[in-house]
Amino acid sequence: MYEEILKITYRIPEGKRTSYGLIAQALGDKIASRAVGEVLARNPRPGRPPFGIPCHRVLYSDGRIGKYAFGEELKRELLREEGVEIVGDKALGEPRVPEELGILKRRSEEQMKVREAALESSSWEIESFNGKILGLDASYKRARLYDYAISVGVLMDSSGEVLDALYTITRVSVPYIPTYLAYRELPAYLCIAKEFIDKADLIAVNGHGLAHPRAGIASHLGYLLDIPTIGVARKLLRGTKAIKIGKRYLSPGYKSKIYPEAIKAVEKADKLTKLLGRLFS
DNA sequence: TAGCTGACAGCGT
DNA sequence: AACGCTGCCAGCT
Repeated sequence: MYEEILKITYRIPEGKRTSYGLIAQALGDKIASRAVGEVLARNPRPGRPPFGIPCHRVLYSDGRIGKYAFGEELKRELLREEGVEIVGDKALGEPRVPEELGILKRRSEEQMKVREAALESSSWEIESFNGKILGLDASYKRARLYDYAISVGVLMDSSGEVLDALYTITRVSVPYIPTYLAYRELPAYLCIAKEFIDKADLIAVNGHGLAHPRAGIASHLGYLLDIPTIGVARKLLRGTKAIKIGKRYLSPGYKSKIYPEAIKAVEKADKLTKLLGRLFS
Protein backbone atom coordinates (compact mmCIF):
# COMPACT_ATOMS: atom_id res chain seq x y z
CA MET A 1 0.00 0.00 0.00
CA TYR A 2 2.88 2.36 0.80
CA GLU A 3 4.33 1.46 -2.57
CA GLU A 4 1.09 2.18 -4.43
CA ILE A 5 0.60 5.53 -2.74
CA LEU A 6 4.17 6.58 -3.48
CA LYS A 7 3.84 5.38 -7.09
CA ILE A 8 0.66 7.39 -7.67
CA THR A 9 2.38 10.42 -6.17
CA TYR A 10 5.45 9.89 -8.33
CA ARG A 11 3.27 10.14 -11.46
CA ILE A 12 1.76 13.55 -10.75
CA PRO A 13 3.25 15.71 -13.51
CA GLU A 14 5.06 18.96 -12.88
CA GLY A 15 2.65 21.87 -12.87
CA LYS A 16 -0.22 19.67 -11.67
CA ARG A 17 -1.54 18.87 -8.25
CA THR A 18 -3.92 16.36 -6.73
CA SER A 19 -5.41 15.78 -3.27
CA TYR A 20 -5.08 13.17 -0.55
CA GLY A 21 -8.70 12.24 -1.10
CA LEU A 22 -8.27 11.75 -4.87
CA ILE A 23 -5.33 9.43 -4.27
CA ALA A 24 -7.50 7.51 -1.81
CA GLN A 25 -10.24 7.38 -4.44
CA ALA A 26 -7.73 5.95 -6.91
CA LEU A 27 -6.88 3.25 -4.39
CA GLY A 28 -10.58 2.47 -4.33
CA ASP A 29 -12.01 4.16 -1.22
CA LYS A 30 -11.89 7.79 -0.17
CA ILE A 31 -11.92 6.75 3.46
CA ALA A 32 -8.19 6.14 3.03
CA SER A 33 -7.43 9.85 2.59
CA ARG A 34 -5.98 10.25 6.02
CA ALA A 35 -3.82 7.17 5.54
CA VAL A 36 -2.50 8.71 2.32
CA GLY A 37 -1.36 11.70 4.36
CA GLU A 38 0.27 9.45 6.90
CA VAL A 39 2.20 7.57 4.26
CA LEU A 40 3.31 10.75 2.48
CA ALA A 41 4.47 12.15 5.80
CA ARG A 42 7.05 9.37 5.69
CA ASN A 43 8.05 9.89 2.08
CA PRO A 44 11.59 8.47 1.91
CA ARG A 45 12.62 10.81 -0.95
CA PRO A 46 10.75 14.13 -0.96
CA GLY A 47 11.57 16.21 -4.04
CA ARG A 48 11.17 16.14 -7.80
CA PRO A 49 11.44 13.14 -10.13
CA PRO A 50 13.41 11.33 -11.34
CA PHE A 51 15.01 11.01 -7.90
CA GLY A 52 12.38 12.52 -5.66
CA ILE A 53 8.79 11.59 -4.98
CA PRO A 54 6.87 14.88 -5.32
CA CYS A 55 4.52 14.73 -2.37
CA HIS A 56 4.46 18.54 -2.44
CA ARG A 57 2.01 18.13 -5.35
CA VAL A 58 -0.59 16.62 -3.01
CA LEU A 59 -2.84 19.27 -1.45
CA TYR A 60 -6.07 19.43 0.53
CA SER A 61 -9.30 18.73 -1.35
CA ASP A 62 -10.35 22.40 -1.24
CA GLY A 63 -7.06 23.54 -2.79
CA ARG A 64 -5.34 24.63 0.40
CA ILE A 65 -1.65 23.79 0.41
CA GLY A 66 -1.61 21.49 3.43
CA LYS A 67 1.28 20.14 5.40
CA TYR A 68 4.82 19.36 4.32
CA ALA A 69 7.78 17.85 6.13
CA PHE A 70 9.92 20.90 5.31
CA GLY A 71 7.20 23.44 5.98
CA GLU A 72 4.21 24.77 4.11
CA GLU A 73 6.26 27.72 2.78
CA LEU A 74 8.59 25.48 0.82
CA LYS A 75 5.66 23.43 -0.48
CA ARG A 76 4.02 26.57 -1.83
CA GLU A 77 7.32 27.77 -3.32
CA LEU A 78 7.95 24.45 -5.10
CA LEU A 79 4.43 24.53 -6.57
CA ARG A 80 4.84 28.13 -7.78
CA GLU A 81 8.13 27.24 -9.49
CA GLU A 82 6.32 24.43 -11.26
CA GLY A 83 3.60 26.74 -12.54
CA VAL A 84 0.75 25.98 -10.15
CA GLU A 85 -1.23 29.16 -9.65
CA ILE A 86 -1.84 29.99 -6.02
CA VAL A 87 -4.10 32.81 -4.89
CA GLY A 88 -4.40 33.46 -1.19
CA ASP A 89 -4.13 30.13 0.55
CA LYS A 90 -5.49 28.05 -2.33
CA ALA A 91 -4.25 26.56 -5.57
CA LEU A 92 -6.36 27.40 -8.63
CA GLY A 93 -7.62 25.05 -11.30
CA GLU A 94 -8.79 21.51 -11.21
CA PRO A 95 -6.76 18.87 -9.41
CA ARG A 96 -5.46 15.97 -11.45
CA VAL A 97 -7.40 12.72 -10.96
CA PRO A 98 -4.95 9.82 -10.58
CA GLU A 99 -5.47 6.60 -12.49
CA GLU A 100 -7.74 4.14 -10.72
CA LEU A 101 -6.02 1.15 -9.09
CA GLY A 102 -9.06 -0.15 -7.24
CA ILE A 103 -7.19 -2.14 -4.59
CA LEU A 104 -9.55 -1.14 -1.83
CA LYS A 105 -12.59 -1.71 -3.99
CA ARG A 106 -11.49 -5.29 -4.54
CA ARG A 107 -10.84 -5.66 -0.85
CA SER A 108 -14.27 -4.44 0.17
CA GLU A 109 -15.80 -6.86 -2.34
CA GLU A 110 -13.78 -9.63 -0.74
CA GLN A 111 -15.07 -8.55 2.66
CA MET A 112 -18.65 -8.82 1.41
CA LYS A 113 -17.99 -12.36 0.28
CA VAL A 114 -16.53 -13.21 3.67
CA ARG A 115 -19.58 -11.67 5.32
CA GLU A 116 -21.92 -14.02 3.50
CA ALA A 117 -20.04 -17.06 4.72
CA ALA A 118 -19.78 -15.64 8.22
CA LEU A 119 -23.50 -14.83 8.44
CA GLU A 120 -24.49 -18.25 7.31
CA SER A 121 -22.21 -20.07 9.76
CA SER A 122 -22.71 -17.97 12.91
CA SER A 123 -25.30 -17.01 15.46
CA TRP A 124 -25.63 -14.30 18.11
CA GLU A 125 -26.57 -16.71 20.90
CA ILE A 126 -24.57 -16.37 24.07
CA GLU A 127 -23.02 -19.60 25.31
CA SER A 128 -20.15 -20.61 27.52
CA PHE A 129 -17.12 -22.14 25.86
CA ASN A 130 -15.38 -25.25 26.99
CA GLY A 131 -12.29 -25.66 24.85
CA LYS A 132 -8.96 -24.06 24.11
CA ILE A 133 -8.99 -20.46 22.96
CA LEU A 134 -6.27 -18.65 21.06
CA GLY A 135 -6.30 -14.91 21.79
CA LEU A 136 -4.76 -12.57 19.18
CA ASP A 137 -3.68 -8.95 19.38
CA ALA A 138 -1.05 -6.65 17.91
CA SER A 139 0.75 -3.46 18.90
CA TYR A 140 2.89 -1.21 16.72
CA LYS A 141 6.21 0.55 16.71
CA ARG A 142 6.82 3.43 14.36
CA ALA A 143 10.06 3.46 12.47
CA ARG A 144 11.34 5.95 9.89
CA LEU A 145 9.50 4.52 6.94
CA TYR A 146 7.43 1.60 8.16
CA ASP A 147 5.54 0.45 11.20
CA TYR A 148 6.57 -2.76 12.88
CA ALA A 149 3.82 -5.00 14.25
CA ILE A 150 4.33 -7.02 17.38
CA SER A 151 1.65 -9.69 17.12
CA VAL A 152 0.89 -12.10 19.92
CA GLY A 153 -1.08 -15.33 20.20
CA VAL A 154 -1.94 -16.75 23.61
CA LEU A 155 -3.44 -20.20 23.98
CA MET A 156 -5.69 -20.61 27.03
CA ASP A 157 -8.01 -23.20 28.39
CA SER A 158 -11.52 -22.08 29.26
CA SER A 159 -10.56 -21.46 32.90
CA GLY A 160 -8.06 -18.83 31.75
CA GLU A 161 -4.85 -20.75 32.30
CA VAL A 162 -2.15 -19.98 29.72
CA LEU A 163 -0.99 -23.09 27.90
CA ASP A 164 1.27 -21.61 25.25
CA ALA A 165 2.16 -18.32 23.54
CA LEU A 166 3.90 -17.05 20.45
CA TYR A 167 4.80 -13.68 19.01
CA THR A 168 6.07 -12.29 15.72
CA ILE A 169 7.63 -8.99 14.70
CA THR A 170 6.85 -8.00 11.14
CA ARG A 171 7.31 -4.96 8.97
CA VAL A 172 3.97 -3.50 7.97
CA SER A 173 3.51 -1.59 4.74
CA VAL A 174 -0.27 -1.27 5.03
CA PRO A 175 -1.42 1.86 6.86
CA TYR A 176 -4.39 1.84 9.18
CA ILE A 177 -7.50 2.57 7.12
CA PRO A 178 -10.89 2.57 8.86
CA THR A 179 -12.80 -0.67 8.05
CA TYR A 180 -9.74 -2.24 6.38
CA LEU A 181 -7.91 -3.14 9.58
CA ALA A 182 -7.78 -6.80 8.54
CA TYR A 183 -5.39 -6.09 5.70
CA ARG A 184 -2.95 -4.54 8.13
CA GLU A 185 -3.07 -7.16 10.87
CA LEU A 186 -4.09 -10.40 9.19
CA PRO A 187 -0.76 -11.50 7.69
CA ALA A 188 0.89 -11.84 11.09
CA TYR A 189 -2.22 -13.40 12.65
CA LEU A 190 -2.26 -16.05 9.93
CA CYS A 191 1.33 -17.05 10.74
CA ILE A 192 0.59 -17.34 14.43
CA ALA A 193 -2.78 -19.02 14.05
CA LYS A 194 -1.35 -21.69 11.75
CA GLU A 195 1.01 -22.74 14.52
CA PHE A 196 -1.97 -23.39 16.78
CA ILE A 197 -4.33 -24.79 14.21
CA ASP A 198 -4.48 -28.25 15.78
CA LYS A 199 -4.59 -27.03 19.37
CA ALA A 200 -7.09 -24.17 19.37
CA ASP A 201 -10.86 -24.76 19.26
CA LEU A 202 -11.66 -21.07 18.93
CA ILE A 203 -9.71 -17.98 17.95
CA ALA A 204 -10.56 -14.70 19.68
CA VAL A 205 -9.35 -11.64 17.80
CA ASN A 206 -9.02 -8.08 19.02
CA GLY A 207 -11.39 -6.44 16.55
CA HIS A 208 -14.81 -7.10 15.10
CA GLY A 209 -16.50 -10.03 13.45
CA LEU A 210 -20.01 -9.46 12.13
CA ALA A 211 -20.18 -6.12 13.96
CA HIS A 212 -18.57 -4.58 10.91
CA PRO A 213 -20.42 -3.16 7.92
CA ARG A 214 -18.83 -5.83 5.70
CA ALA A 215 -16.66 -8.39 7.50
CA GLY A 216 -14.37 -7.78 10.43
CA ILE A 217 -10.93 -9.17 10.97
CA ALA A 218 -12.26 -12.05 13.08
CA SER A 219 -14.61 -13.20 10.32
CA HIS A 220 -11.86 -12.86 7.77
CA LEU A 221 -9.37 -14.94 9.72
CA GLY A 222 -11.93 -17.66 10.39
CA TYR A 223 -12.93 -17.75 6.75
CA LEU A 224 -9.34 -18.14 5.58
CA LEU A 225 -8.48 -20.89 8.06
CA ASP A 226 -11.92 -22.47 8.37
CA ILE A 227 -11.77 -22.22 12.17
CA PRO A 228 -14.36 -20.75 14.56
CA THR A 229 -13.48 -17.16 15.42
CA ILE A 230 -14.97 -14.38 17.52
CA GLY A 231 -14.34 -10.64 17.53
CA VAL A 232 -13.67 -8.82 20.79
CA ALA A 233 -13.49 -5.06 20.24
CA ARG A 234 -12.98 -2.02 22.41
CA LYS A 235 -15.13 0.28 20.29
CA LEU A 236 -18.12 -0.15 18.08
CA LEU A 237 -18.20 0.95 14.48
CA ARG A 238 -20.82 3.49 13.52
CA GLY A 239 -24.13 2.04 12.56
CA THR A 240 -23.35 -1.46 13.71
CA LYS A 241 -24.39 -3.61 16.63
CA ALA A 242 -22.58 -6.00 18.94
CA ILE A 243 -23.11 -7.65 22.28
CA LYS A 244 -21.53 -5.65 25.06
CA ILE A 245 -20.03 -7.64 27.89
CA GLY A 246 -18.16 -5.54 30.41
CA LYS A 247 -16.19 -3.02 28.36
CA ARG A 248 -15.95 -5.15 25.27
CA TYR A 249 -18.09 -5.51 22.18
CA LEU A 250 -18.39 -9.12 21.05
CA SER A 251 -19.53 -10.37 17.68
CA PRO A 252 -19.35 -13.77 16.01
CA GLY A 253 -16.55 -14.07 13.49
CA TYR A 254 -16.98 -17.33 11.65
CA LYS A 255 -18.69 -20.59 12.63
CA SER A 256 -19.17 -19.09 16.07
CA LYS A 257 -21.56 -17.86 18.73
CA ILE A 258 -20.93 -15.33 21.48
CA TYR A 259 -18.54 -16.81 24.05
CA PRO A 260 -17.71 -14.52 26.99
CA GLU A 261 -14.57 -16.59 27.71
CA ALA A 262 -13.02 -15.03 24.62
CA ILE A 263 -12.52 -11.72 26.40
CA LYS A 264 -9.85 -13.08 28.72
CA ALA A 265 -7.82 -14.49 25.87
CA VAL A 266 -7.81 -11.20 23.98
CA GLU A 267 -6.98 -9.19 27.08
CA LYS A 268 -4.06 -11.47 27.82
CA ALA A 269 -2.75 -11.06 24.29
CA ASP A 270 -3.26 -7.29 24.60
CA LYS A 271 -1.14 -7.17 27.75
CA LEU A 272 1.61 -9.21 26.16
CA THR A 273 1.84 -7.07 23.01
CA LYS A 274 2.19 -3.98 25.13
CA LEU A 275 4.78 -5.59 27.35
CA LEU A 276 6.78 -6.71 24.33
CA GLY A 277 6.37 -3.27 22.75
CA ARG A 278 8.00 -1.66 25.76
CA LEU A 279 10.73 -4.29 25.71
CA PHE A 280 11.69 -3.43 22.15
CA SER A 281 11.72 0.35 22.43
C1' DT B 1 -18.19 28.15 10.65
C1' DA B 2 -16.34 25.34 13.97
C1' DG B 3 -16.44 20.99 15.62
C1' DC B 4 -16.77 16.11 15.27
C1' DT B 5 -15.35 11.52 14.10
C1' DG B 6 -13.17 7.41 11.66
C1' DA B 7 -12.51 -0.82 14.11
C1' DC B 8 -6.65 4.68 14.92
C1' DA B 9 -2.43 3.61 18.00
C1' DG B 10 1.17 5.51 20.87
C1' DC B 11 2.67 8.35 24.33
C1' DG B 12 2.27 11.53 27.85
C1' DT B 13 0.07 12.97 32.34
C1' DA C 1 -6.18 2.98 35.01
C1' DA C 2 -8.14 6.43 32.51
C1' DC C 3 -8.04 10.41 29.79
C1' DG C 4 -6.24 13.81 26.46
C1' DC C 5 -3.44 14.88 22.71
C1' DT C 6 -1.48 14.21 18.17
C1' DG C 7 -0.90 12.60 13.24
C1' DC C 8 0.84 16.00 5.50
C1' DC C 9 -7.67 14.30 5.68
C1' DA C 10 -12.42 14.93 4.38
C1' DG C 11 -17.23 15.02 4.71
C1' DC C 12 -20.89 15.92 7.47
C1' DT C 13 -23.64 18.46 11.08
